[in-house]
Amino acid sequence: MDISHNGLAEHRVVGSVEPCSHCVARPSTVCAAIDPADLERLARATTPQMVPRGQTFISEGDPADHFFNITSGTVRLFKLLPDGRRQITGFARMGYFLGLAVRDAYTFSAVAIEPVHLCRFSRSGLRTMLDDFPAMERRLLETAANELATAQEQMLLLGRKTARERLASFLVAQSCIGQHGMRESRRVALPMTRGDIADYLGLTIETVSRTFTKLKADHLIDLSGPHEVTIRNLAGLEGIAGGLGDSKALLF
Amino acid sequence: MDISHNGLAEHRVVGSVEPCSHCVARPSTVCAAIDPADLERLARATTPQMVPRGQTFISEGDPADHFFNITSGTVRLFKLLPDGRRQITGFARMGYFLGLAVRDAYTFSAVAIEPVHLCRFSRSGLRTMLDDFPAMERRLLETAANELATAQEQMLLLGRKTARERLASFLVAQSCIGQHGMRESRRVALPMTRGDIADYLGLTIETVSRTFTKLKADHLIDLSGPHEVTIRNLAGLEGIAGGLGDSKALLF
DNA sequence: CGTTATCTTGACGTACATCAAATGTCGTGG
DNA sequence: CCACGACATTTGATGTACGTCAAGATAACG
Repeated sequence: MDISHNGLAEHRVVGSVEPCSHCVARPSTVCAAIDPADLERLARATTPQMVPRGQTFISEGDPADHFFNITSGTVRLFKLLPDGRRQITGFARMGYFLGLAVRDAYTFSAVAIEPVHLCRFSRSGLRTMLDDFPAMERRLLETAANELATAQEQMLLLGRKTARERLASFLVAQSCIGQHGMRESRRVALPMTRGDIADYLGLTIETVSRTFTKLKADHLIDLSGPHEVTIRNLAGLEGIAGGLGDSKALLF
Repeated sequence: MDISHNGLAEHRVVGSVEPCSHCVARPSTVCAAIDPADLERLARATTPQMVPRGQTFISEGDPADHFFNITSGTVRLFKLLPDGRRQITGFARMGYFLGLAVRDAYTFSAVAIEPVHLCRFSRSGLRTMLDDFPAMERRLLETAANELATAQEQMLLLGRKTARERLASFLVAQSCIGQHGMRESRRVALPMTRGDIADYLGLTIETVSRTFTKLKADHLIDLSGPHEVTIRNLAGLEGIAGGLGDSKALLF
């Protein structure tokens, strides 16, 4: 599916062709490597776009003609087996560069789980930018290195951690996303469903749900609703996530 | 542990400071991006080194001062949990560039499982090379993208495949390493132990062993010894690896 | 505000882990 | 070269964490 011809809405910044200069996501993206003086160049290389909730905008196996920079919303990245088994490889948020794990064809699919705004690069346009701005290529390499370290951490989780450790790891990671201070008792938004969490952690919906319930019973978290968790004991969760067993020493 | 001060043997090419020009591994490494005219530069940036079987030359958590290019032998890359649970994230062979998944400290450990020859870069030396030779940085980014796609494939394996599918996937991947023609009935060397395979696939030694036995009983492979497998039915293995269930249609 | 999907909880099943012991492999030194 | 010992592998018996099936409760959306 070629995103540029499938009827997705394109939104333009009114009265300007330089959306990049006002982009709130820029500091946290690969675009931060571009000098402010060159932002017009950057703006010409990208097309801002809106993806409605539920829409697939990358399909595994399609020719990888475009790369994307998420500027708002959340994206589910996943791979499928022929019988429908699904592994979610990550959730992409503001600042995430989509298209690193690419060969000639996309090796994963991407669906917006919230309304998403993103900037689209053509493959050739990005290549030109990278050739003209080595700092951008350098930044992209750093990003890739980070992704890779994260992926290996996830392999440890999927291969060797218990359900409880997996969910604790997930919650700790999510709590680091919106760092609004307060090491204890912080609110974490979970835009994804239990099914998404299950497919990310290599579990089933039921096991995820039961494990949430147990973490709550252990006073490690509170569950306001299915999509909001309050962390009551971050240190305890971190201990479990790291595989220490839940040494009750850290619990209060 | 700083590899440059721990007594590892360093082997030098006799009568020459340009080992790179004769390096058999070069075409398959990131070094292939360097123009033959600049090989002397490359040679000065690297230190060839020998690592004996069983030796740890990267320890998770140590400052990431060096990067490595494997020129021969096999390396086990892994992460540990505090209680000793181990996840092997990959096996590095000739041509593998070690140090992509790095932050300030190494995020994994590396041990030679066979005698290994490698070329060591200092962090600063590599950075200088990458700045001077953009083609090398470009190549490294491609390598990282490939690694990432492989890592995500492994997440699918660890999160969603059965023991049988995991082992089939592993064997198919290994059979692609030494591509000496013949799509059917090819010999695959497995320098790693059953324990290594288990920790790579998120299983136990016993399950790996039992699954090998069953694949043999199903005439998909032959087991000459613990470290050599002959693939009797590659298409069948590939079907299983891909999650088709073993549709007996492909078996003969 | 009703319809539908998502989430929770319970009862039960199973693929793989654990525990245990026999067998095989390989490096080492006599 | 062969025999020993240490370790790796295989195989069997049993256990369990998590999956599957099922039903009710809650939340989301038009």
